[in-house]
Amino acid sequence: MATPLPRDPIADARLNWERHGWSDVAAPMAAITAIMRTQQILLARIEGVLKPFGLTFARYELLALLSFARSGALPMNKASALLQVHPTSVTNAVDRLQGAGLVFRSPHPTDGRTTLIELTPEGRTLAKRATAALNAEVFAQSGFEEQDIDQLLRILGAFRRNAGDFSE
Amino acid sequence: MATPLPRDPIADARLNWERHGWSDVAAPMAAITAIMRTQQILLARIEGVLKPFGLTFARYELLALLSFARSGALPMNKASALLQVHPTSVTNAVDRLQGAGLVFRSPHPTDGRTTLIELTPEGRTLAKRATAALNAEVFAQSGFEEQDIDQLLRILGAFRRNAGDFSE
DNA sequence: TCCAAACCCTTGGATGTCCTAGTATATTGC
DNA sequence: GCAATATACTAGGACATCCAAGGGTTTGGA
Repeated sequence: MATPLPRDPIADARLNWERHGWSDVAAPMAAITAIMRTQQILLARIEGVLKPFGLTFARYELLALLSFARSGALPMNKASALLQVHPTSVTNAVDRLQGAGLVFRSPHPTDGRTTLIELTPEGRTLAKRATAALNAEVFAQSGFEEQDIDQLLRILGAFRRNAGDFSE
Repeated sequence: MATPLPRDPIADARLNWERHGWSDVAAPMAAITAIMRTQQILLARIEGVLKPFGLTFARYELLALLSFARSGALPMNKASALLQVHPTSVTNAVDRLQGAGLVFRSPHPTDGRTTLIELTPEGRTLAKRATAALNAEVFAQSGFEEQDIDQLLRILGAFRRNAGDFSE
């Protein structure tokens, strides 16, 4: 970030692939590498906006998910499935959010194995404020053209469905 | 990955955004979230292929970068800039690669501050084999249509240039 | 010439992700 | 009804990333 590089390292990698006789996979290699790098840039922006709220992206995602839950509570395994992360990652996030007084655990009324996560009033308020900040400072200035966003949604949506994310 | 979800959680998030009156940023929010999730899926595939070689993606990237360096050696700060990661991440990767006998450190001939990283013969061989595996098992079956790959390269390339990755 | 500022790498700490294993509770099949 | 299997959460460990700080080396201006 400090100083822009004189040349695009991903374009260079693609040239290297072609020089070595891997032209058939050079383009997908470059595209996949570009997705990796783009994710890194976006994550850094998001974390920068959330930092003043004492949140990381992982914690924000859980908070936001809870704020949209009809009942206001969600089983941990449900959160794990919806966020597409390992159950231990949810445990980790809940531990920290609970320590910050933003959520609390409660036993499931009928299934003794299951733990519900619920927002505290502070958690609900913070989720609202953090979302407003992300909307204004990241999503409203994404750096993508409007028609490119449609392309991304189409391409990545097909990819994710194909990868087994959802069956719909 | 276990079981596909009945509904696309990102499409649901988009609906939630629209319901709450944030329609103007719902699409970019969904696109950015999709990039995050796609990166996660791709990284998991890549790590899966590299695991038999005892490599992670971070270590592979460094190994591949070195294998394309003309002189076969690269200063650590250069590697950090090209890979777009923090210098401490390079230190970490070099420590582990060196422990595995794949690279070694050598002092810079004229600048006492700088450390050069060089491939060992084993490192060079492993880089070749790992690249062949990634080409065959990931890049050749990326899951993207050919014209979509062009779209991705165009859209993400513009985004990265705009984000200050490179000036070219 | 010489000292302050800039640069390079490493150490230590915080966070997040995954995996493996262990404990507790539910469900299933005989 | 009870044992075997499946499911839910958590503890511990391996990795990777970043930040802050520290020690050594170079550079540049007074």
